[in-house]
Amino acid sequence: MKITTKTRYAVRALVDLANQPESKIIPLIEIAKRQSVKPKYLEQIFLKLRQAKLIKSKKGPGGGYFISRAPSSVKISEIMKAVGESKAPVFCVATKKYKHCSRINRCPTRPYWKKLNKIIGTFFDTHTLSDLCKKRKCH
Amino acid sequence: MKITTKTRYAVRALVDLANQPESKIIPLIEIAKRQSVKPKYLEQIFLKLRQAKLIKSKKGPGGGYFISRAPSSVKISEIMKAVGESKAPVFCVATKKYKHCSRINRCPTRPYWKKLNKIIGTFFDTHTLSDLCKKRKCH
DNA sequence: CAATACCCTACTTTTTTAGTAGAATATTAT
DNA sequence: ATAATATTCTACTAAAAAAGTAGGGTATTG
Repeated sequence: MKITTKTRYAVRALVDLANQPESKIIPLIEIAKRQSVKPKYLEQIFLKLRQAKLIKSKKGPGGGYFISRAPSSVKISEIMKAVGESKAPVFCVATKKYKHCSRINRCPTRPYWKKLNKIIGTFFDTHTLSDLCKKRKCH
Repeated sequence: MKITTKTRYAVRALVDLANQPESKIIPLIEIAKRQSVKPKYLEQIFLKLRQAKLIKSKKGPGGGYFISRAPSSVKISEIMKAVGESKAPVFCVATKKYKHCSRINRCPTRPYWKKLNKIIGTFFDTHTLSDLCKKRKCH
């Protein structure tokens, strides 16, 4: 029942960006340093966050990244989706890439995992970036 | 966010046993067949379940396994603990084998994972084996 | 005493996660 | 222009965890 470092780092980095003054552009290297994450690894994560349009970037000197939407509108579930984390605790209750299981209709445990899946899904759907930076300035 | 097959198989096997007439002894091979789990792998799981006293065994011909407590008293969390599944979504919120993290007091995300951890923990703590076999005979 | 079925440890394979490497592209400032 | 900066993208490698195998041992029963 672990979430991956990709998700953890992504959330931390986005909170970091959300805590910056609005539209301030921060180079990746700075965030990597602050968050103690290897720059090259964070780069991969940022690529995905950008492709999911959660952040925007600017190249060249003085370039960097900045958050592209109001933190209060960015659900944690979106971040997880962006970095490819699957929230489902068991494959047979995942909506995406569902693999067929022949036991599906007689499996006594599936409804239980389904229930758990719903609880977890709701948790990630009902919290946003701004819930994670409430006690700070957060544009 | 996946739970391991060890936990899934363990829960399924225990539900299977719980659905048997009281104190009926079932050889592992039968459960393995019914649950489509490799016997040798299930054996490992049963070893742990027995060590955790969730099941009892009887050797020799006519031997096998049977559940040692009322299914309504067996929390899912106990099963997970028995097979070594960690429920914590992030290492820094696990009670056991906590690894120190230097960011602990200034990490904006930890309280969030902690909250998730609590929800998940409660989920597994408040359901028992009998919740998973309600619609059937379940001693 | 042979057959059955659990007991236990160690090992191997597979899959996933985590991390590295490097070359390309765009932008800014001089 | 061009040097410096910083993102873009793909591919590869290493480490860790999960899943599955193997095999010899022990107890019990008919």
